[in-house]
Amino acid sequence: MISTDLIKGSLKTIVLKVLKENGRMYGYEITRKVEELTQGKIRLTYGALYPVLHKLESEGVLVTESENFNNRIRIYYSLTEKGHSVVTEKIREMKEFIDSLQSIVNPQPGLSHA
Amino acid sequence: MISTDLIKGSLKTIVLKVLKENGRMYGYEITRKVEELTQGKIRLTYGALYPVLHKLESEGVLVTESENFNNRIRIYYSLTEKGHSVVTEKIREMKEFIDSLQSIVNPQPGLSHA
DNA sequence: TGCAATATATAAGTTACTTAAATATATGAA
DNA sequence: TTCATATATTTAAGTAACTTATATATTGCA
Repeated sequence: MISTDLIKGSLKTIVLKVLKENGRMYGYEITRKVEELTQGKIRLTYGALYPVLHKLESEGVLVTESENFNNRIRIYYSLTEKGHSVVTEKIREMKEFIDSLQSIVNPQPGLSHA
Repeated sequence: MISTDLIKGSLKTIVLKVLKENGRMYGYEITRKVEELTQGKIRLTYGALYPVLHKLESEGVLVTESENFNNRIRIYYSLTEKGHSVVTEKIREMKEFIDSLQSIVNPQPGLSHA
């Protein structure tokens, strides 16, 4: 498991990216998907996930649809048009972040023409 | 520039890794080095850096030596023995983190034998 | 009947930061 | 000479993104 400190700032981007790839998802499903993609290394807590989803909804980044499945409520989230452009920007930034971390943990001394 | 939220949890690891690579460094020099390595994308603020350095020192991860340079005080930090093993672990974790982020932003659908 | 998995919600607490302000010297430009 | 910029460190006060804990409810398996 990766320490939560490291993951902290990335939660929103992770959620949005997974939603972009998979279309309509409910909260529980999102945590599952993230665990699957990261081989269990990233586990979103519900105390973090749901408030983030609510906030993104109130910002107009996500919309919800409630459905009934097996007598359980499921709240499906999907990106709005605004959401799509937000994700695009967030992912661009995250790639830049990953590159930056790479250049710190794997510095390339011979790379002078960068 | 990368949003500070994203960088937040990585500060300690970044500082320690840069110190590991460069041996003895003073605070200001560390921020310079990180900017250089990341082409200006990651800028450590002093309000974050110095408290972290002090904390790492109090934890026995770093030791300091004060020197006078051009009538200015410079406080050099270097890793203790404990520090070296802390960095090793932190870097291992950060690589895992980077891999996890990669598998989210660049999912590889055909990679079933992972 | 009792536990694990499924599914969402939220209040209270923590902490790692940001922002801002303080201090001091050297250097180059106007 | 005076102003801005770069160098160099310190710390107080505030924020917000989380964690932890708790609550609720159904399904299915042993």
